[in-house]
Amino acid sequence: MKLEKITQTENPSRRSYDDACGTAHALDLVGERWALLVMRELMLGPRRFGDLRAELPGISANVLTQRLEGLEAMGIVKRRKLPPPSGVQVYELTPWGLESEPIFQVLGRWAARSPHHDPTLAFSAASMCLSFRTMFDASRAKGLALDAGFHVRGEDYHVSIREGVLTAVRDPAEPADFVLAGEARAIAAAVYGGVPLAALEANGALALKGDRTMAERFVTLFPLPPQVGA
Amino acid sequence: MKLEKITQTENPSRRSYDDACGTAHALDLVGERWALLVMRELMLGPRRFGDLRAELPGISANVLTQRLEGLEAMGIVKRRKLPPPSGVQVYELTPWGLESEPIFQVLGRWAARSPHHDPTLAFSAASMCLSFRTMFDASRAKGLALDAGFHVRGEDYHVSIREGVLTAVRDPAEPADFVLAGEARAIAAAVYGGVPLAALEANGALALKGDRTMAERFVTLFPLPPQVGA
DNA sequence: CGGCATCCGGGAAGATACTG
DNA sequence: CAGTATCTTCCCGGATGCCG
Repeated sequence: MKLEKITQTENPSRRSYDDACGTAHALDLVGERWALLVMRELMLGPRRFGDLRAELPGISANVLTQRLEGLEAMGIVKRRKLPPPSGVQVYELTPWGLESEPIFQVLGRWAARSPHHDPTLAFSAASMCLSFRTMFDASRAKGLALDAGFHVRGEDYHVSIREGVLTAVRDPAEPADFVLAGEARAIAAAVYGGVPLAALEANGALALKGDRTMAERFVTLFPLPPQVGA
Repeated sequence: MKLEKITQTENPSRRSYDDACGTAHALDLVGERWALLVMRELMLGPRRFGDLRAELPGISANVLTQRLEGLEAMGIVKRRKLPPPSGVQVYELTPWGLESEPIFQVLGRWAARSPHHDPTLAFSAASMCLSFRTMFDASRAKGLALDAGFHVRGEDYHVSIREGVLTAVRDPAEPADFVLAGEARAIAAAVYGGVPLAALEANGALALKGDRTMAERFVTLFPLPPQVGA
């Protein structure tokens, strides 16, 4: 029973750029701190509040609440209650919210050339899958059919390559040619950092099961653009 | 005399997401308020401090100073002093900064479908030109060769269409088939709002010189995507 | 424990006045 | 014209606590 609820949703004082430009309006929608990263974590499917908190290092609970409320008010995110008995509440992107994926692609591609990029920082599994979608070079996968499994922090991800098309999804522990288990940043070290899989296995960062040849082929499919001034 | 100057520029405490994800790093680079809009105004070429201030309704001088400093530190913007006698200082994008154009394209395209978009707000001439680049539908311009001039707030813009390719630049008052003079939002009303040119001329919002048939063809070349829920 | 409200400190943004 | 100085306001981040 909310009395005196300050409905900030209907309060027009939200800082707006008041600009008809599409970019400006996009920033009104998703320009607040953390907003795009929350959406990133939802790109692979519904997530719970606690999942989001765990995957977004540094966000505080109240800010996450505010972002989810704001994104829901904008029609980008929808909250849904799973049917009993689980009954848990999850947040998911609306169809229009899902259409934001190109934003992540171009931001990622552009920022990858930054001279200030530090690839050794934390890396969520969703980021990893989206980066695969972004950086995949179909010309390197001619005639390749491959199913990769990743086990990161208790969850399974599946990446499949068929006829030059890559798809990445969460959860369905489908059969895979190989499975890599470990932190996303270790997988990234192999794919983007050129660190040999054997080295990452040797120091315990990764565990590989299955077809090693396929795994070593996989990590060559995602070339990074050259950094500026390099 | 400033004693105790807090040199925030060399202070690494700048809020960062500390995330290896490309999107997160992009937000570290250009996620601060106004940053992308400053870049937008620079996409068509160098601008002076005062130009930027005038074209960004609502930005305050100190924030603009901070953004320009930050973008320069990141290698996105460069300040340059024009040779005497003008000797004025201008800001321009670096080559890498120019490569950010796809960001504006996808943000604009995605936000154009927003149910909250209000196209009657202010609209800078740079936004207009970028929106032409973004929304241009080459399939509607088959076999069309066209040169359009726009006169907005004392400056000239030139849009040319050749063999399905649109280019938009500032300043070079090149020969054009027609010239539209008025506020950018009035031009947008014709191109995106479907308002007849004659109506905008009648109420004084626009003045048309030159080939009217070409102008009326031009405004049909930029279809908007359907809004969500419509 | 998940979701959310509240309080507080620090810092970024907004507005205005001021200077070379 | 091109910023700087200063003050206020608001947002963000962290901690705590309530409630189902």
